[in-house]
Amino acid sequence: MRTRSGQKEQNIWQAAVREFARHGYHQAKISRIAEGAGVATGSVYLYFKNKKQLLEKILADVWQNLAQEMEALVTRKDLNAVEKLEGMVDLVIDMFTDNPSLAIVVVNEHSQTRIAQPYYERFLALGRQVLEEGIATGLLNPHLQVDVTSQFIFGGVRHLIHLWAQSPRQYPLNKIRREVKLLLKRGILTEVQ
Amino acid sequence: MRTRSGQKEQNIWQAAVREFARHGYHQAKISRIAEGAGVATGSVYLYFKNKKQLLEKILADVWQNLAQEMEALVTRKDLNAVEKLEGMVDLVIDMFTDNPSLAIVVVNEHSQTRIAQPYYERFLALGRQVLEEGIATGLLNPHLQVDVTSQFIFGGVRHLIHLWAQSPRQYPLNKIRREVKLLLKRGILTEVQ
Amino acid sequence: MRTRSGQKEQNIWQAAVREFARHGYHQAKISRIAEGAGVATGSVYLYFKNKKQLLEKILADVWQNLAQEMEALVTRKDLNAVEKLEGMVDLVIDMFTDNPSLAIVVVNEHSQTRIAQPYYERFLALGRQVLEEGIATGLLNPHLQVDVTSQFIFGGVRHLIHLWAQSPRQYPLNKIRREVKLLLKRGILTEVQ
Amino acid sequence: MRTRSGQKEQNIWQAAVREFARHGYHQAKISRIAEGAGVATGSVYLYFKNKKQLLEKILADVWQNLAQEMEALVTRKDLNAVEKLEGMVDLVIDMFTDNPSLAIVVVNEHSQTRIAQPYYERFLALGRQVLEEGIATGLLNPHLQVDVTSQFIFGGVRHLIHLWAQSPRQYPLNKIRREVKLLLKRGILTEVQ
DNA sequence: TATGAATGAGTATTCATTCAT
DNA sequence: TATGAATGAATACTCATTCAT
Repeated sequence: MRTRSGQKEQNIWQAAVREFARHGYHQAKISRIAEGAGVATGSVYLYFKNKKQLLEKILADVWQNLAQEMEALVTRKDLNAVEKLEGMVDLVIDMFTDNPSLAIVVVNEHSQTRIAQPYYERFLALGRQVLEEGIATGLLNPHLQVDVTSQFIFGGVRHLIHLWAQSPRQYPLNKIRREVKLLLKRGILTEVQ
Repeated sequence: MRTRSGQKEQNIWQAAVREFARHGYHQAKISRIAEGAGVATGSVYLYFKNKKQLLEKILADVWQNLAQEMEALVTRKDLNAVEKLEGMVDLVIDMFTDNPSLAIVVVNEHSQTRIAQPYYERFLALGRQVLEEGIATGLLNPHLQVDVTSQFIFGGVRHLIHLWAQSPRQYPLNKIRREVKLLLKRGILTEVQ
Repeated sequence: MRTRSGQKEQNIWQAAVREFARHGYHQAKISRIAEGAGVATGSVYLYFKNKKQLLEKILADVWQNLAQEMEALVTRKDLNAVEKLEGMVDLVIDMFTDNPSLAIVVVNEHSQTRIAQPYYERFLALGRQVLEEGIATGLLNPHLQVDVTSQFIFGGVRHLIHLWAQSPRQYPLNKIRREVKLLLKRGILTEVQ
Repeated sequence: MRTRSGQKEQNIWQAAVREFARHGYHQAKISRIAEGAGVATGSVYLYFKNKKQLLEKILADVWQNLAQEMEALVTRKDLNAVEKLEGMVDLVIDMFTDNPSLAIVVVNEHSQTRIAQPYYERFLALGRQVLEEGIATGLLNPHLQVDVTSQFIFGGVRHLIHLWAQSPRQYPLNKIRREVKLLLKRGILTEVQ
């Protein structure tokens, strides 16, 4: 008996990411995913219930991963809120650094992330939490609306990562990383008045 | 009396926006758009070449409109760069205020916008131009990377508008409007140093 | 605009009967039915919701037809119960005389006839009714269990028609017709004792 | 202790009968049969060439069994033709008495029985033989067409057994048994002329 | 023998687009 | 212009069968 292989599941996962990135969810073909993974079409269904669930698994994995690392970051005692926020930006950017296809999938198919997606919610909640912590400790502007602010930052970073995934030369990650941190902290105005 | 055909085209355009917003481009059905517009299925093809072009027309119209108003704003002599930036935020928000469906379509189907979309490019270029103007006049931080900065702001606003379109109560436009302007100018840090 | 044609629906109905008879419901292909009807595959779905409903329509039509003619027969005043029973046998046999394929479908796919099929139930009920009438008028053996008897006759006739449809030479309808009537009335024993 | 493999084959045979009865041949799944038999999917193929052959084996077993018992019955010297016919009815009914699933399979999948099925043919031939014997000995009506008559009886009994298998309460075997014998011998007319 | 993971052929159904009227 | 019936390409998913272990 051939034993069920975690490697095979990984191959399918990866091939699906590439296929979803290149063609989008609706134009993606299971047969092409299978081919990309080096398995037969039917084998995809041994590891994933159907096409939809395959996408959901990918998105869930990403958000779970991010939420987990965020959790660790947020609970650190040796960093203040601003440093944690910078760490969060780094986390998100690092997650996609060596998998541009994954970045494209996450951004483009984000609306498939059912709001119920608990890991995504957790991720957002941790962002708000750090903002609140910053306000409480006097580091951040107390007039900030934490929900709007966190979503604004999230949207901006998401968009930049998408641009990078499509044109890594034009939007290198380091430039993005630096610029986002600068904007976050100081805004766009001249520093000294 | 037969209605003028310009009216019929408008009806189809509007019905398509609603259909694309509700079901997304790939799940949208031409037959449902026709029904929503009160015309026969085949009639859609008298006004639009095909489904893809119908979406492209909608997106192009939006960007053309925005680019045009931006053009007028940017060339005003009575405003400085910061005031123009704030005006741009208002423009974008106002454009969608009374058509949440349109906001959803623009945000969700944005990746369908071939980069070639000239009006979209024009829109982005004007944003960069104002940033450069601000730097040149000493109002804005000279270390800003205008391309990254403008895209970051665009991404953030886009995301917030999407949230509003889905939960107008939770993310009211006025709150968004105020918060974005604040963040742009001052960042998140405590104002006094 | 091309107008929806009753003729086309008939062609599909007929082609489906042939296909179901030749290959059985589960092996029947919609594409072959369409080809047989001289229409495109998709057109089948303009007239019938799906494959299952196509079969159900055929069976319902047959039973409705039979039930209707049975109704007329049973209510005749000029025939006694035995003559009506003979008429029923004739009805069933005549229904299939010029459509052996239809006979095969009805017999083979009979289990698809959901018991709820009201026309089939009506058909059976009329059979029982005539038996009861015959008993009441003293023509038929009062010890008959009408439900078992009617089902027995129905099963026997059904089986013979199936044999005829597959080997018309070996089981000619006239022979079947004569023999069934004889058996019904007299049983198999020698007539005089 | 490993169970004897004959036992395993029997388990599969039985599980297949249940599966075919419940879902019909085409909807039956080998995997479900295997599960029902407590073996792995692949093991089914150690005992049976394929799905089709599994059904054929079941049907062949039934007919072989019946043919064999019929053979013994027909050659008895102590019974006349009518008694033998009654015995045949009993045989068929007894065969299914404690296995309604088997009855359903035999009835529903009967058309899968290629006419070539030798045991089935033998079964029919023995029926015809008894009828002829009855005619020769003056017990049965000499005008009977033995082939049509035997098939009529077979069809009627088959149908009644099917009804019993689905609704044992409504069509109890004893009632069926009694009624069929009565009808065979006397027909439906009032006994006295 | 026994397993159950792997294979891949096969098909109903949808719907954008066309076209006869 | 306007209609909506007709077209037919395109594809996710199932499951009988095989085969590596």
